[in-house]
Parts: sequence; structure tokens; C-alpha cells
Amino acid sequence: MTAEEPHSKPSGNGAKKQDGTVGSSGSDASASLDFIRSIVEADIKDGKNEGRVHTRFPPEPNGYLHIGHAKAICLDFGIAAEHSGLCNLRFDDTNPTKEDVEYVDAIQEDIRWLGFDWGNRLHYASDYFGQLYEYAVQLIKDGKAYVCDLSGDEIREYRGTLTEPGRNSPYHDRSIEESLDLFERMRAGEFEDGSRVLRAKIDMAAGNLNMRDPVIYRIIRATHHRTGDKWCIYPMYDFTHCLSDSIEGITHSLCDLDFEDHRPLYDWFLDQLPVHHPQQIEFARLNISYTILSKRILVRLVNDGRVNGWDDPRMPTLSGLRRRGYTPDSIRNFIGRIGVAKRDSMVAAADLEYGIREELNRRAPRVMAVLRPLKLIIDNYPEDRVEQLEAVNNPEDAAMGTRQLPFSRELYIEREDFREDPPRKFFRLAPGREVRLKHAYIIKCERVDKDERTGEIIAVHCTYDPETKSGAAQAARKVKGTLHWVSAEQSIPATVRLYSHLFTKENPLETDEGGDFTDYLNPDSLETLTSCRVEPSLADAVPGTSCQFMRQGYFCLDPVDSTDDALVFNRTVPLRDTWAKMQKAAKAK
RNA sequence: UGGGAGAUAGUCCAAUGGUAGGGCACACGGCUCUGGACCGUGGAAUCGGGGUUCGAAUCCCUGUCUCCCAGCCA
Repeated sequence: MTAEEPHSKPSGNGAKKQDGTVGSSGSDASASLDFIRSIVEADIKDGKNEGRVHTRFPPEPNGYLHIGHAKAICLDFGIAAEHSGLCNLRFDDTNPTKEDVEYVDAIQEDIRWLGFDWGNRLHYASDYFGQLYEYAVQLIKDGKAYVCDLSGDEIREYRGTLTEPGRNSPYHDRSIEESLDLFERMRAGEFEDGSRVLRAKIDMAAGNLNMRDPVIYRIIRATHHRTGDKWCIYPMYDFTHCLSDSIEGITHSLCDLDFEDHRPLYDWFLDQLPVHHPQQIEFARLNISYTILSKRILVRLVNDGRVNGWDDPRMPTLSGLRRRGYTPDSIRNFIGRIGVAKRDSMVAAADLEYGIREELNRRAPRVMAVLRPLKLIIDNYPEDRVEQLEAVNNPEDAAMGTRQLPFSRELYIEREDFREDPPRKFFRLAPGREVRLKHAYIIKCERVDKDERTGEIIAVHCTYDPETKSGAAQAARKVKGTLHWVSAEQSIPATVRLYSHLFTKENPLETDEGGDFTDYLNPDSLETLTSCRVEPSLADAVPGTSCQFMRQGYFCLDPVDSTDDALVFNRTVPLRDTWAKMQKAAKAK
């Protein structure tokens, strides 16, 4: 997210459970507290806020949540839970021209999915419009705000620049009575959009631009998703946010570094009024290599058709990650592992991938799936015979049991598992070589069938050794490689989508002269394979569930595009591939 | 000669005056019916320069670099 709502941060210790206990994560008990938790601890110790901890997560409903927001969510909800405190969900809906109920629904779903619960504390800044209006009137009465008739361009002009002070608006010294009257009439709809604003009277010479008489109310005739046409004036973020925090009794208001410059203004409003004064604390937003965490840009990718919607599995949105096969635990653990600090940083995409592999290795059942099939015929195996072989579902967890796998004379293996002219260290199948078929027999390659014209290998002929059946006493013979396979007849067809980074550059926002992030869109971020064959047990797979395609990676049945007769799997993340790494290294030499 | 913030291995985070440590990544080895997982080993950092101190990543001075801010967005 660029300049979105302030985020809170993730808990270093994973999500709190309903009972307020803390789940474990990458960082363990010995770990020291991050700087925000240190502040919170100190505040509790000092008896500040009567020892209460009350945070909030304040998204603007103008887009879907992404993993950067997950950092904020984990922090806001996590810190509250760690201290038996509360965390509110508050929609920061002060700009009806950009917001929509579609987003408020999606945001709630995503937060719940991540594992957090705001109880009955679902709020909207728009709930406070009446109170906020009264506060604004109070400011005018106290001579601390005035109605300004300057146009947008003029306001900018009067604001000065980074190095030159601004000048007072000609309306700066307008009488309190006149401002009161005008503000009332702004609300009544007597003036056109953009014709007048209410401004705080602070200091046009302030080095901090935010303090140069910031606008606090503007006229916008737009239907608000909650208040409809009740209002035609809407409060600005700076005015709304601090007072909403105050109204809700928030103690620690966590947001990202972009709002550091706004803190003096946050404090100023609260100091002018007789209200509770929460503390704003800023932390560095999350950046991940080869992706972009900016709502502004994500919305562009969606609208320009660069991806297939907010939940496209290539998107770093929570809905995209979910559809890709990422789990809430893996995301929470990731957030806990990367920590919280104030310096700008770029977390390696590999860090995120590590998290999901770690979890799925423990939980995902192993299955056989051949993505790019090559026919393999076992010449000495009876033509009409079909054996049911027992296969372990997860070697990491015996409790997950076993299943039956059909084996027959004609199989499919992965095309890349056979090489007619194998390179050094190639432990797979090649003429004259032996390999084990996982859960089955050791086979030996005898010859290949080729297309006479193209030279393409059409089938591999092998013989099997009946004595080497997996589990059999005499099966101990060692071979260099083990391949996955499916029975040609009994396997079922499937489509498999292989995803990789959406961008080809670590930081796609760091562009050359005149370029932009679209220059680095990865043309190969999605590869769709339509001739895949998977073991028959997958016919009953439940959409959204994950499994490991042996030797390949973790995949999940796409909940949107998959049907009973046309299975579609999304690759969540490939397995670590030492062989590929070796080849790449060799190539580099 | 605007204001604010931040600089610790490739990367992310610790160490708050007392042995610079951990995760990821990387490399090497072991094990393995997944070239996965797992186990072991290793390389690798305090932005520069001064100062205070028995002792500095930490305190002081100075320099450099990076990020944010000129919406009637949040």
C-alpha cells in the first residue's frame, strides 16, 4: 500500500487465539520485544491509560487487503491480545468518491480468514460524522479553524514549498461568526463542490507542510456507502483519524512511517479539544521483492487486466494468496519472523515461500501428478493387470495414513525425468539405467520409441524387477533415483497453473527514466499446463485444499475454476530443487 | 541555510556501555524409496572520521548516504 490507512503491525508472536494466548512463531521466547511492544510494555508499567491496551486496524474500503496489511493486522490485533486488550476494526471511510461496500465485505472476510476477531467492535469513521462536525464547530468558536474560499490551486500556491514558507490565506482572519455561518451553510449544501473548505489555523510558516493550515473539511457531493446523501461535506483523514481513535478510547495508534509527518497534526487536534489523547506510533511498512504492495498499483493491475482480478493467485492480496494456497498460519508466522522496525526494508520473497513450505511439508498429503507426461511402457508387465499399491500419504505424519495407487503396464512419467543423453549427475531415467518408481518397482530403461520425422521421443520402454516392490523384503536394492508416475489408464486429466513472480525486478518501483513498473511485468508469471495427469484419488479433492505433487511442489485445487470433470490446480510454491540449482550453477560457469 | 525519519552479513531482525546473535538465503557434508524434509558444518556485518571510557553497534561531535512530505487522498 502506498499512502493508505495507517497499518498496525503484526505480532511477532503470531496470532492470539480466542482466549488471548499467543501462538508461537518463528521468533521464540528468548526474543526481545520490538520497539513498539517495548513502548506498550513501558506504558503498562507506568500505569498509562489505566494499564489498558486498545488498538485498531483502520483500513479505507477502497481496495483489497494485501500482505502489507497483514503486517499491520497482526501487529494491531496481536499486541492487543498479548495484553488482554482489544482491537477494533474501523473503516476509515471519509472519502465517498473512492470507497465501496464491495471492499468493506472483502476486508472483513480477509481479516477473519487471517484469524482475527474484532468482536462487536466494528466501527466506521462515518459513524462519527455528527460528533466530528461538532468538534469542527468548536474549533471555529475557539478561533482555531476558519472557512477559506481559496480554490485548490490557490491553496497550493499559498502553501509555499518545501523550502519557502507559505502565506496566510486572505480568509485567515475572517471572523468567527462568519466562519461559523459559512461552515453551517457548507453543510447545508449552499455551496458548490470545491468552492470552500474549512481549515485549521496553525502556522503557514511551519517546516512541516501538514501544519500549514491543513484542510479539515471539504465539500463533496457524492453518495456515501453508509451515510448516503446525508452529508455533502466530509472530514479529512488527519482530522478524522485522531478523533476517531480518541472516541474509541484507543491507547496506541499504530501506522506506517508515511504518517510520521502527520503526528504533530494528530496531536494538535487532540490538544485543542478536551478529549482522550491516544499515542500514534509509526513503523516501516512491508516490502517484498518481486512484487508491489501498493493498493494504488494493485488496483491498476486489476483494472488494466494485467491480472485476473483481486484474487488472481499472482496477486499479493490476501484473497490472491488464499487462492494460491497460502494458509493464515503461514502468513502470520512469516509476519512474526520478519520483525518490526523503523527502517525501510525489502523482505526477500523467499522468506514468504519458506513459510508456506514449512507448513505444507507438515500438513499436505503427497500425491502423484505428472505435469508433462511421457509414456512409459513396462514390456515385461502383464497387459491387463492392474495392481493396487499402498502409498504413504505423508512421511512427516504417519497419522495421515495410506492410500491405494493403481499400477499397470502403461504409465506416464515426467518428460524431464528421462534423458536419452544424460548429463553428469543426472540420477533419473536414461537408456540402460535403473530407477525406482515411487511406491512401486525398480525399472530399467531398454529402449525408446521416436517419431521418425521429428525425432521426438514418444515412449520409453522398460522392464521391471518384480522382486523390488516397495515394502518387500528383497526391495532393499539401491538405485540413484526415484521417480513419480501415474498409471496411464487410471489417472485422470487435469489442468495445472504454474505461477511465478509477477515482476522480473526485485523492486519494480525503481524504474529507469520515463519507465514504470509495467516495464517489469513478468510475461511468464503464469504458465498453464493442460495435459497433466493426476492419480485417481484426486477426483474427490475438495476445492481449496492443498497437496504436494511429489517431487514438484505444493498445489491446491482452485476454488473458482475447478469443476468435477475438469480439475484445475494452482501451484502454491515449488519444492526446493537442488537439481535445478546445480544445473543453473553449471550453466553459469 | 525547509521539516521529519533511518543507516548492523546477500536479506530481515536482535544485542540499549561488557563475547556482535538468530531466521531466511548461500556453500559444503550426512541421511533419504521425494535431488523434498531432516541433521551437521561454514562463509558473511556494526556507513566514514574523530572523541569520551578500562571497555562503544550502543554515549558525544562531525561527515556521508537513503527514505517520507508541497491532495480539497488515506
